[in-house]
Amino acid sequence: MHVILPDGTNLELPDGATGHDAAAAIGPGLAKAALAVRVGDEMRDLARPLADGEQIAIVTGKSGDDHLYVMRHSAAHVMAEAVMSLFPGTRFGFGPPIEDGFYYDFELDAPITEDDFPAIEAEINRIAKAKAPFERSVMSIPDAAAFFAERGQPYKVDQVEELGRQGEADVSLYQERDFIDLCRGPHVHHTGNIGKVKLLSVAGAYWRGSEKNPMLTRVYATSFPSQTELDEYLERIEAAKARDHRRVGRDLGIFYFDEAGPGFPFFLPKGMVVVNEIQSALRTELEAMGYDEIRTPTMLSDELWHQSGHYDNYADNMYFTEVDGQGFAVKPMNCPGACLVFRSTRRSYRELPLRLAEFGHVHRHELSGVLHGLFRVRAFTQDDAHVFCRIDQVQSEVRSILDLTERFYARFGFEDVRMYLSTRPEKATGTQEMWDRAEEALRLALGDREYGIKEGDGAFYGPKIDIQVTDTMGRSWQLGTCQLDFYMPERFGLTYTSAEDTEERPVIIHRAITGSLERFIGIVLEDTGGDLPFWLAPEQARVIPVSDRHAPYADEVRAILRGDGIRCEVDARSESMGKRIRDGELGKVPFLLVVGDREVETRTASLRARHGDVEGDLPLDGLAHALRSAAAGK
RNA sequence: GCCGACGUAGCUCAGCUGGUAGAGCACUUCACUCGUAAUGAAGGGGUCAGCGGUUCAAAUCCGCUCGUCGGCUCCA
Repeated sequence: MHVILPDGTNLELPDGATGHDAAAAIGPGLAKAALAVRVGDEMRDLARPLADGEQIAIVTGKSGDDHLYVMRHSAAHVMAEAVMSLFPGTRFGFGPPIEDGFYYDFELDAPITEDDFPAIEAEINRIAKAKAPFERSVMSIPDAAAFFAERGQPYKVDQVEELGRQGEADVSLYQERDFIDLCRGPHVHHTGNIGKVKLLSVAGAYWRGSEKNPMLTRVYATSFPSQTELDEYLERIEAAKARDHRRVGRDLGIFYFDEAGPGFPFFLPKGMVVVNEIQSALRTELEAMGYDEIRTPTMLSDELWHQSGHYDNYADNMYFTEVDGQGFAVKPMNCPGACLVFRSTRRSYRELPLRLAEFGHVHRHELSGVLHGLFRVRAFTQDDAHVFCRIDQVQSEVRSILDLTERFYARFGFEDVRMYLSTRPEKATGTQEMWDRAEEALRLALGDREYGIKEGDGAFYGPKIDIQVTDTMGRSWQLGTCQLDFYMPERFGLTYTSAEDTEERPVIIHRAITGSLERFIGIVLEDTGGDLPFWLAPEQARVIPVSDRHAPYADEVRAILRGDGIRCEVDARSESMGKRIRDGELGKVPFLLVVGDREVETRTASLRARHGDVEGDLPLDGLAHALRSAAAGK
């Protein structure tokens, strides 16, 4: 047989050869340094046999991310050993490496807290110093189950049995010193090679992620090959905290939360500027694309929600009230309202596609534990639209929606856009033929774009396209969505009159570009760290008079800029200039305009751009235009 | 909702093993009138999240509730 090496060459090996054999075949130095073998995307132990034609890469201490993965996996074992020796009787769950670190789930008799971290870290370091080898062994499923049962490890037994159900005959175990754990590997050679370990936090996590199972204590930690890399990582975490949108939003006066309304954001005057600018940018696009804007009521009778199916499927997330003996529900979605608008008059095929947009403020009762700044709230504004059309119109409608979406994201500098097509799930409404046509239409609408496919991930009422962006910090966010719906038109009995004078059923395209304005603003705040682009900045320019006697001139500059549509303030406080410059910088104002004797004399203003140096004097004539050009050049 | 931690002035935080509150920033006032990231001084501001308990005495110890944070889960 042969395997394929990273450089594309083939390596001939005897049948049944393992990762060890492959490394040895390449060279004795590599065989010694080898920790694991990566087969495709899967990390494997060197002892496992390879199969013919597999693409492999030998992982050593110099393999970057692959090495980190193996090293952190081993660190997780050492952390578990440390916990075992400090807290005897602990039951162990899973302990995998994750992005940027690793965790291990424990069930303890007494809760573990961050106060215990120093002791655990000390124990880890002690074990690391011992440089104890990781030794692999193999047991049959029944033997392993009995082995862990005897050692009082019910979760390990559960996992062994699960592996048995998945058809495994044997399981592998790894032992370092007295600690032995069920594990598929791979691991570093000995406990001295786990890098510099730092425990980060504790959290609860259900066994196997199901709330029906017991809650285990999850300890998050990370490790890096060197102290320097660990320190750099910890600094990065600190830097990320500084751009947390909850902090930025408060510091800049964008929004806040009050105990009176947990999960319900208050937008402050400056935040409202941002909201309105985003909405007006969207409205400009919608107008050009032939949308009509509507507004539907926040509360509607509960009969409507029975008809829409929300009562049966979504009631846990809804707010209800009763007035005059009539039950009402606060809308968690805008679709039913839009359907009523469609149904409010007879519709002709000539009106299709009928595009109804709505900035719909919806309420959803999310669990208290999931609230998170603007990212996860209980009331938010969807930039929603419902396009009522014939199925043969879907392709062109969706295409223009996707174009619009990309165009709109570009305004915020989100250039890395990814799309995913979700296809028919097992439980689905509508005929197979309808689904086939709809999925085909979406594929054609996606056109030449690269896109991923999520097989069976569509809603029960239709296939969809999800749109993700990646921000400057490399995090990806799901924003837009474009979903077909065969179900609502059915539930609401929507029809239009065709050219042949028959009553036909339209399909609905639900679409959102930002998803939620609130969440979108949170993302933009984190992406920019508060340095909002000029067009979005609540305060676009601030005039700073050098001394009191320049204040009237500063007022004049402000009046001129405001007259030209620039949001401008004056800071004439009796503070030092340095102080007011500093406040302007901390306030993230894009342009500071200093005016003193010289500027009054020459009818100019001295420009200082955000986080920059003095850029020179600008004449008052055409100042607004000059600022806009300067902003566009950045 | 569940697990864990936390809740002291608008913000960031001190307040040791119980003896009825403090700093910096912010705010107000006064002085200074300043040339590109912090001028100085004075002052106002807290029922220590809320309720209940233990105690001669509670910010401090205990219980409950609410909220926040980190996760689980779910999602936009």
